[in-house]
Amino acid sequence: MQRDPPTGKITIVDIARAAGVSIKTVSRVINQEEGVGDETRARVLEIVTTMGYRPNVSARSLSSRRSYLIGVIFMRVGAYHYVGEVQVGAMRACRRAGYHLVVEQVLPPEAVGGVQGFAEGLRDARFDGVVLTPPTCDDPEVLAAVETAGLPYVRIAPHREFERSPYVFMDDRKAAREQTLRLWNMGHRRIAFIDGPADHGSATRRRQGYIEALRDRGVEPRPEWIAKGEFLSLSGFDATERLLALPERPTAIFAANDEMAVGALAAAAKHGLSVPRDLSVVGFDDTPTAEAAWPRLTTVHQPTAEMAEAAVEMLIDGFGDERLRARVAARQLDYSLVQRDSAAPPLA
Amino acid sequence: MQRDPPTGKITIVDIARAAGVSIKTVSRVINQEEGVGDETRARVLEIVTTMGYRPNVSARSLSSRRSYLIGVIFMRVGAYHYVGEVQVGAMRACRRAGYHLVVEQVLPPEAVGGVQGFAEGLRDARFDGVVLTPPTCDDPEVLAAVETAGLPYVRIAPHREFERSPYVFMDDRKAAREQTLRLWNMGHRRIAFIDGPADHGSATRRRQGYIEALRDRGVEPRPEWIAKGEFLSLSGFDATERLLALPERPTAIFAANDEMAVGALAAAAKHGLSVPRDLSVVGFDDTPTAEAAWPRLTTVHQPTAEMAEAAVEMLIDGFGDERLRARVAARQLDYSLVQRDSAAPPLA
DNA sequence: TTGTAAGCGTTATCAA
DNA sequence: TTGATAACGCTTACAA
Repeated sequence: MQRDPPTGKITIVDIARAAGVSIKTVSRVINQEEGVGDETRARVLEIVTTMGYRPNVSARSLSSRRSYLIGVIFMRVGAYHYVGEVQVGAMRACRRAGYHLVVEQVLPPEAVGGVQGFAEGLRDARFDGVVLTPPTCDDPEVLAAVETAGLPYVRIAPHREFERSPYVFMDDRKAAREQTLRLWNMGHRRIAFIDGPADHGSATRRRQGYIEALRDRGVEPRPEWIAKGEFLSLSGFDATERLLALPERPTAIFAANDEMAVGALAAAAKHGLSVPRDLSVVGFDDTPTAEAAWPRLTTVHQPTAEMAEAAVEMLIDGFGDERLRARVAARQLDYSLVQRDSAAPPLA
Repeated sequence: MQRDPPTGKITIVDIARAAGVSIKTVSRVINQEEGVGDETRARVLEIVTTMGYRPNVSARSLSSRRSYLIGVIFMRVGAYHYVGEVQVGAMRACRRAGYHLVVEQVLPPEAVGGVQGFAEGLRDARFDGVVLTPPTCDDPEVLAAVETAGLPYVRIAPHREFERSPYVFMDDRKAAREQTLRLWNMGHRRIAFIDGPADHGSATRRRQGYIEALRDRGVEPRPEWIAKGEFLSLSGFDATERLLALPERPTAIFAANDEMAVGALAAAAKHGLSVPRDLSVVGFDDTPTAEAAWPRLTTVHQPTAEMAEAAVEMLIDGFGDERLRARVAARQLDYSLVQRDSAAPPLA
């Protein structure tokens, strides 16, 4: 059943006239406010549908001070699979609530007018609220800009100042611990770890989980088992070369992210080691890389989209209620272990 | 030099009062309209800066019917590196012109209310225009929805109906031709091609370029040298296994995208072939995958961000000028060959 | 339960 | 070159 093609010029006045009520009543119905007779409501709703009326967002924004726009702030939009996942989740939540998602980028510090330009954009964009992704969620200048603009915000996976705003997170440490124990339970005893950048909170937490797991099993992880990495595949390659050169070669390598795990895979191939037969390699994040790698990577799934979805939900829920805004809330989401083909019991 | 912290409540009226002019004059200055005395203009501008005035976008939209919002439409936001690149470029152009970028997703056909939900979102969002990315740029329903909404739009890399709207593109065929010739000039004579999905226009064009190059050199490409692929790494792996099983094994493989090239790399490793010594592998697109692969992939750089940037520019330029909107324009961008480590002259 | 009137902060119209 | 004043389409007091 097709409705009439919308002319695009129907306003609240037209609806009011057609329904024989005041525009305020129509407004009440549109906004699902209380205090409208059932019969009136039904009649108005019917006419709204028939005439294909859609409220004018600009007019609504002007008088209500709401833009129905939510911003997601990234540092490097081009670099990460992460960005796509965040947007998918955020858009789901936005769509449900009638909001739209605006992508905003804080240019990295090396760019001219980075935070400055961002702050200006923030001011005209009239967001109802913003979601901050790592690493912007821990950038003092960005936080200051957002707070100065008086915008409600929710952070995704922040590393610091947890009391400063609502946020969503997952337990990286516990996940890394389980990932390590999985290798242990397969029979691995020489398990190496490829670390991420020092300033990266999640890398730190993952390392802690790795160490914790080994200690739990009564093993003090040797310093040479923890190889420095930079979250890039090449650094995973190099780290693996160093690990494979150790007198007591590890039988399993746990890379702090999938990309480095792929580098480890390449290094193994170079040394003629078949994965997982001669060496087990596991990653973290469950990016498409993990599925695309050969062999497919055993890893930990980080619920990125769901975290973003939750962040937007928290934001929108907070709009109505001033008290919510004051109270710092945190929402934790669950990871899950993903079993693929790159890990197996050691040979010997 | 710090300016006063903006109170966030300064309106055009405040500026007019402070400058001793009417609000219309201020409006003229803000919008860079003609017909304002130099002196007046300077005074107003000065006060605008001093007081840190920013026009209210909602009010402006309401009266001018412009939202300063541009939508980018994707089908699968999560899946492609492509999405990030498009956004980077689109944001650059938006920022320059004072626009903001809204991400919109057409849910794939299998999802309930896919195009329907999209069309509704389109109506309230009040975009000034939208950019359509593949494959939405060739989806009849999406095109119909956008046109029904009366929105100006520019398509990126469409496959069909080139007269239907302005678009930006690059010459996939010529690029593939050059990529093939590069292998040829290294000395390769048995060059195989891993094809993409049949309905994917760029895959088709790349295959054509491959065929063309060989014919140029007087070689009729054998059917068994063209292996079916799906643009996914696994399909690249499988295709390569089939190619390596041929009686006359190819010395070089040209995959229609980087992801399949990575699959080819894996298959080579499985068969104990060292790349590029025993086998050359080249890709297409220059995604991060290409840089992350081992060895790093020789490929073709597709200027995705620049294409999106151009698309947004075309859109914005068209706003002012009705004639521009009527005229179908196309803008071509250049690819470039990227030389990395996965291709070398054949051994024999 | 419903309605009237006054904004919201711009741009557009038309006159000076 | 400038300026009153009326839209723009809605929400929010405040009444009834």
